Amino acid sequence: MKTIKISEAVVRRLPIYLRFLNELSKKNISTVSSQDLGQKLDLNPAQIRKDLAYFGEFGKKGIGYDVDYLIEKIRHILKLDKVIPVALVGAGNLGRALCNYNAYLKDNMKIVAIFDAQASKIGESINNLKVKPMEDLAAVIRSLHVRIGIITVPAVEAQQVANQFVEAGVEAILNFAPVIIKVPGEVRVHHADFTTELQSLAYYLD
Amino acid sequence: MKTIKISEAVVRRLPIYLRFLNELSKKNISTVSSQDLGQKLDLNPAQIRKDLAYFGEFGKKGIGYDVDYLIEKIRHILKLDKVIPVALVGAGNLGRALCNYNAYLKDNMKIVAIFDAQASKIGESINNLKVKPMEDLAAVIRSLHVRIGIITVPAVEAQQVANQFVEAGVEAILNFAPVIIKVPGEVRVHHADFTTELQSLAYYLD
DNA sequence: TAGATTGTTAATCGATTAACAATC
DNA sequence: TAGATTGTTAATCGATTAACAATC
Repeated sequence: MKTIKISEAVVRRLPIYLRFLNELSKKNISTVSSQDLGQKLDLNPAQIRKDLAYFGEFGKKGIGYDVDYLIEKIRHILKLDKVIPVALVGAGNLGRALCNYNAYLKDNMKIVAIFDAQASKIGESINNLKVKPMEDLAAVIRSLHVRIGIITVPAVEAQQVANQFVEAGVEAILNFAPVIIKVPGEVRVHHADFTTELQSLAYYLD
Repeated sequence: MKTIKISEAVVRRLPIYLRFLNELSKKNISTVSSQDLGQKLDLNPAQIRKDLAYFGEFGKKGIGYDVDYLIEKIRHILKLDKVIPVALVGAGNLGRALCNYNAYLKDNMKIVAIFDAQASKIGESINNLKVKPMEDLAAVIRSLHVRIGIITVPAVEAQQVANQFVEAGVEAILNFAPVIIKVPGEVRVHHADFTTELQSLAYYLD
């Protein structure tokens, strides 16, 4: 099996395809062309075809893509065909907001544990989950087989939380704190930082 | 004046430089080299030098960059040298969380108005701001000279809110709803979607 | 068959990195 | 002066787009 390295840009587009395909499926639309997709998602049709072709021949010439079949395929590629347990540290407003997305992520991912360092937060209930103390982190992550960690603590605490996640065996981290965190090469980190996002927008003002 | 088009990738890195430079400044570190920066931010030093060189000669050969001077320059490039008024629609958990970043964005940007369509939310106080009804959006945006709009409403309402923002004269939009919104070419939109971010992370699990 | 659309190759475009003269 | 580091050019690398044969 020859393994072609898939670029990050491609991987980032797959969930966007998936989301739109789910909408189509809900509307009982059974077929879609790369042209349709491109128009709705502001992407080049050739790019969409190429992205998908990295993983297989999912379309039919002259017809397009079968919506439900493509959903199934992309879910498999993204490893979303079985539930991935996720843990979150930082039970502030942002943490709470993300927990509410649990419904949105229904089949795919599930936030199964919430932690906070502040004593006053411990035991509080968020979306039927009790906030746990940091001391329990490693044990809980191991027993629930958590694979992805989300960080929504203040910047100064983020690296420390990341270390604990890594130590506990988490495979990937989504960091919302406005700081670059460092982890060993085998752990994947994505940064989702609201402040830098907003500041880069300012550049485009006249 | 020859205008070189600055790529989005460059613009996205500037706020990251800025944030780290601010940290250095707080620690009274007065000079930094592209090598230092690259190491801390996981970026290639040549790339950092090139990014900055698009805008001027900010460094000193053999020495590096003066931290405070570079902060000033980047703030100017990003148009963050005067306060940019921002409005937010959607007073849910996420909206509330973002409002708390007001402190973080201190000199740069300020959320000056919050709106919600739900009657029960109107009048509620978030960070000293009273939630206003959607009917007031256009008038408030104009009177407060709001330039950037943030969308934190459910996906189905996002496009409609975007339309209202555009109509009211907002120049840029940061959309947190999990849907691609369409706006006229002169309005800049960035998508900050937690769900796609998390799903693309799943790809990198073993 | 005629029309549509894929998968894929080739061409283009753009971004990153290496290398080094200039110079503090 | 010797060492360090910038600004910038050239080389490399990678991603996007165009084009089209294959085929439903």
